[in-house]
Amino acid sequence: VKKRVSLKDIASHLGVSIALVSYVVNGREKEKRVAPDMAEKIRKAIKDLNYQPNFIGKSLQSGQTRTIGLIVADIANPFFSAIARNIEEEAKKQGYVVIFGSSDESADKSKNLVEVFLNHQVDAFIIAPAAGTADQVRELQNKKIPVVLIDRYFRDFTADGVRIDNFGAAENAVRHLAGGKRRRIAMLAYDTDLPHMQDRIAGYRSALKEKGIAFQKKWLALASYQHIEKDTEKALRRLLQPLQIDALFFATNSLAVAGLKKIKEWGIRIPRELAIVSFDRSEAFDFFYAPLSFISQPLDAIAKEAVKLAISGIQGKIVHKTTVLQAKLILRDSSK
Amino acid sequence: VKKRVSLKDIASHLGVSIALVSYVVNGREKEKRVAPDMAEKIRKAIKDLNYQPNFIGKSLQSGQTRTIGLIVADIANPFFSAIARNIEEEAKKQGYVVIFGSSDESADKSKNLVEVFLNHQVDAFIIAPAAGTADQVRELQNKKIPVVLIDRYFRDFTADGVRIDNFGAAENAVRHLAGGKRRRIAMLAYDTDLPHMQDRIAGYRSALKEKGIAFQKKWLALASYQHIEKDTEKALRRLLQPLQIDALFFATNSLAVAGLKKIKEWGIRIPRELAIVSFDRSEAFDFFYAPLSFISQPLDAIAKEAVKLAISGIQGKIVHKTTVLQAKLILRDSSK
DNA sequence: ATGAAAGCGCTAACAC
DNA sequence: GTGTTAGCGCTTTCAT
Repeated sequence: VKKRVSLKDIASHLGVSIALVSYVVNGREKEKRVAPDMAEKIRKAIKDLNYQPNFIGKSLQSGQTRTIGLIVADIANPFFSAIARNIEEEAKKQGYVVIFGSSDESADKSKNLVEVFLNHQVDAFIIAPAAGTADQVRELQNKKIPVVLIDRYFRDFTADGVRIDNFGAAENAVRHLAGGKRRRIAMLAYDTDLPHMQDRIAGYRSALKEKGIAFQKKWLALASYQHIEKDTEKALRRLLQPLQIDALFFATNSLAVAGLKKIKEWGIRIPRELAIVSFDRSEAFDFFYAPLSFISQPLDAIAKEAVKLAISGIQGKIVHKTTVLQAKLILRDSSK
Repeated sequence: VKKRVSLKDIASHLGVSIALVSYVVNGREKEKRVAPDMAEKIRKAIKDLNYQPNFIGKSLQSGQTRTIGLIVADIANPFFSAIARNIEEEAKKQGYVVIFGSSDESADKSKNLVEVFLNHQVDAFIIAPAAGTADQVRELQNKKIPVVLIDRYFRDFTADGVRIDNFGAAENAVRHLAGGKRRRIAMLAYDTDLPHMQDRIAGYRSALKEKGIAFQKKWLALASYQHIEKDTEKALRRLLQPLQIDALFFATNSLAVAGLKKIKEWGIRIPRELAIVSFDRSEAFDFFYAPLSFISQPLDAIAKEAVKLAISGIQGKIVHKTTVLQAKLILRDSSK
C-alpha cells in the first residue's frame, strides 16, 4: 500500500528543495537556471520513484482543474454521444478531461448539473442548453466561466457557440422534398421555443414559400420531448390516417425514429405514398426498407470547434463568437 | 467579477474562526457543540454570501474527489452510452461525478486514460476492459484504487465486477434458433480472447451440442474490432454466398449491424432463408423488415450495481465480488 | 463553545 | 543555482 510520491518525497530523498524538483518536473529547468547535473539527478529520481504529479494540489494553487463540463439532453442519444466522443477526444489531446451529465431537456436538472460541475471547479462548460436555461448560461458568463453552446443557442444574448445553419439545412431539405410533384409537405418538430428548432421550422416554411406552396397550419406537427411517442402518434395520425400529405420532414432523428415506427405500423409506402427526410443520422435509417435521406451534421467539426472555443475562453480570450457550420443533405431512397 | 466566497470570507465577515464555519457547513454543529445562535448566524451568512464549498480544497485534504472514472470501448456505441447514462445518473444520486474516456479496444489508449484519470485523482474506476488490460487493472488494485469491471472480466484474477451470464444467454439464444428445423447455425463473434466473448461462443457450442448438432469450424466467423466492416463482409460471404447455413447468431449489436448491411445487400430473406438473433439491442433492429430477436441486457441494473460496488470500494469495503445478472431473450420476426 | 495552527501538494515570489 | 516561505480552501487536532 505505497502512498503516492509527492514533490516533497523526491526533494527529501535527494536532499534538495521542493522548488527545484518542481522546476524540473515542469520542464522549466533552463528558465530557472537549474544546474544541468542537478536536473539530471532529479529526472532520475522522478523516474525511480515513479513520481506522478497530483493535479489536485496544482488545481488548488492555480484555480484550474483541466476539466471541462459537458451537459447535453441525453448522453444515450446517438447524436449527443457521437458529439461527446469527439469532444472527449479533442479535449484529451489538449490535456483536458470531460465530465458529463444529461439534462433530459429539464431546466432544473440542468441547473443542478451546473451547480455540481461548478463545485467540481470545471474550467469551462460545453452545453447543449435545454429550454429555459438562458439564465444559467448568463450566470456562468457573469462568473467569467467560459461556456460554449452547441447545437442550440439563445436569441437574446451572445455567447461562444457552435452550431449549424439550421434554417438553411431545413430549407434545403424541404426544397428537395418539393422538387418533384409533391406539394403537401408536413413537418414534425419538437414543441419548444429553442431557436434552433424554430429556425428549422422557419427554413421549412421558407422552402414552401419559395416553391409556391401555401403553408397549412395542420402540416406543422409538434411533439414534446417528454412524451415523444404518444405525441408523435397523435400528431401523425391526423396527417397520415388517412393520408393527407405526400412528404414529411422530421426535425430530429428521435422524432424520425418515433415517426417511422408508426409509419411502418400503418403500412404507409415510402417513398411512393410519402417522401421522407430527417434531420441527423441514425443507424436505424439504414435499415428501413427505404433508407432515409437525412441532414448530416459535421459532428466532429462541431466538437473540435467547441473544445477550441472552450479552451480559448479558459485562456482568457473570451470572444463570444458563434461558429456556424454547414450541414450536408444526404439523399437516399426515402425521398426519391 | 466576484471571487468565489470561501470559508475564510465568511469567518472574517462574521469575525469568527474558520473552524466554526466549517462545522456548520458540514452540519456537524451538534457534534461540535456550536452555540445555537452562533450556528444560526453562520447559516445566515452562508446564505447571504452564497457560499459554495470548494471541492478542490476538500479533495486535497481528504484525498477524495468524488469523481468516478469510466472507461468503455466507445462512448458513441449505444450499448456503452446507455450504460454511461445510467452510471451518470446513479453516481449523481450518490454525490459523485463521472469522467469518461473511450479506449477503442486498445490497451494503449486504455493505459493512457487510466493514467490521466489517476492524475485527476478519481476515487474509483468503472471499466469495460479491452483485451490486454489485465495488468492495468491489477495495478490499480495494487494501488488500492477501487475498480469495477463491467461487461467484460478476466479469468485469471478476481475483481469487483458486474456482468451478465454470457454463456447462458448465448446458449439460450442458440437453443431457440435450433428449436425448429434449422440445423446449420453459424455465429459471428469478435476475434478476441476476452472471456465474455469466449463465453458467448462456448454457450453457442453448448446449445449446438445439446441439440445434437455437430459444430463445424467454418460456422464460427470472426471479425476484428478495428476492421469490423471488412472482416464481417469477408466472413459472412463465405457463409452466405452461396447460403451454407440457415441460422446466424451475432455476438454483439455492432456485429449485427455490420452483418445486416451485407444481408440486406445480398438480398437474403429473413427469416425464411436465415433466422437471426443478436446480442444486445439496437434501434436499427426495429426497422429491419424482419425486426431482430435479441438478447436484452439489464443495462440499468448493471450500471446501478457497478456504481454501488465502486462506492463500496471507496468506502473501504473491497469485496472483489462479481455480480452476474440474467439477460432476457426478446423474440421477434427475425427468428420465427 | 471557540480559536489557532498544521498540513494536504503544489507554485511562485523572494532571499541568499 | 538553490532554498525558504506563503498561500490556494479545507479539515482536524489541540489549546483555551
